[in-house]
Amino acid sequence: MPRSKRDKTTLLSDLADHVLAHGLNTASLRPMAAAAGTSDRMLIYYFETKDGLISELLDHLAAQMAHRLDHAIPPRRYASEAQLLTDIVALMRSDSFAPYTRVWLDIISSAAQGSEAHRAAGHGIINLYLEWLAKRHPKGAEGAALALTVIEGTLIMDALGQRDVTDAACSDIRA
Amino acid sequence: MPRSKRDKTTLLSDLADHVLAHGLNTASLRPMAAAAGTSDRMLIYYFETKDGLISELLDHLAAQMAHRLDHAIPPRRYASEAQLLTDIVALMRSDSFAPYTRVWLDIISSAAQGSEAHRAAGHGIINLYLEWLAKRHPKGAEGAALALTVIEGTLIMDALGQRDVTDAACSDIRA
DNA sequence: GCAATTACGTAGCACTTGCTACAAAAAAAG
DNA sequence: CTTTTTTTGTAGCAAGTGCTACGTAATTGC
Repeated sequence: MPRSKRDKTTLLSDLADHVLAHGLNTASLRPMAAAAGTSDRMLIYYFETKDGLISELLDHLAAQMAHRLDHAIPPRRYASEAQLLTDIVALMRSDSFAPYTRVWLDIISSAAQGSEAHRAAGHGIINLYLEWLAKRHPKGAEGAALALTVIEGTLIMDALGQRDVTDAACSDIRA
Repeated sequence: MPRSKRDKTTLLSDLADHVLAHGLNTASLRPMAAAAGTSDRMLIYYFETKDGLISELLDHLAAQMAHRLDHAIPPRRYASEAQLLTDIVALMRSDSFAPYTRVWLDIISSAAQGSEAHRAAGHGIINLYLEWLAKRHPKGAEGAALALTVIEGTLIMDALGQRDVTDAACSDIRA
């Protein structure tokens, strides 16, 4: 019963669901295994080590998020930066996307603490995001860096329940 | 031997040092106690519960950070926003301040996962920061929200080793 | 100086952590 | 069918988690 290849993808998918619902940094083997309908024993068998699992899971999550991002806001060049930011902030606040933001913040905190795996995954996601933005931002790749920086800042404000600050900043951009 | 008041402050100071060096979210009682020259037993005795300790520690860290922020960049109104941002980013990247950024990102990730204590502490720090910025930003309180959003965004980029994105964004502000 | 309170050390409990030894099924290879 | 290889369950280990029971020392109030 070689659960190989195809099954490993669905396995990662189940693990991703669990992490999106319960957090990445606090995830431990036994609860993850239960969520995926298997045992901690088997997770180690598949991924060798927990770090290995996390590493593959980060890749899976990044791909999943990029995919959803593309479908939520299809590529079309916006006329106004303010409108683009408004749409993105609304998306980030939506129930379906908020879990990704939470694991995103987990990735960042682990990266800041020195985890190379998290830093690398974060780096990849940032680049994906920059490309994604370059296709939509009125100024293209040129405007993407600043726009992304503002977006990341708003994620922090929102996470702290400071939507008023986010909104004040976004309306300042309009001016 | 009532180690009251004054000693509790130095105790919190030792705990803060340990957390700044080794991370907030991964901190556990025994290592913290060792760093403060006491025992897990006594930490619970002083703070009742770990959550209580974290809560007081967050307040202590916030005050400590606000204090250092004030002394690192004394209040004076900047003529150019770009110059202010440049100075702040340089400060955040300095060895003496980077640890605060790391615990800051820990606070945010815990807040995003639903910890009320972390959310409240983060909220307080944001407000301190906004006041701090209002005294220095050329546009005063009006410019503080957007500036803070950009700064928080750069913290994320820097944490992921993406200083190039940060720098690109900051030079865009100049334009 | 005596009683009551406060401060602290020692030991441990119940539980979770990542991971492993061992063996039995199950599948593949011949 | 038999042998080898792959997959999986059961049990457990050593370390770490927050926290507590219990006793003793020190300090205070009177």
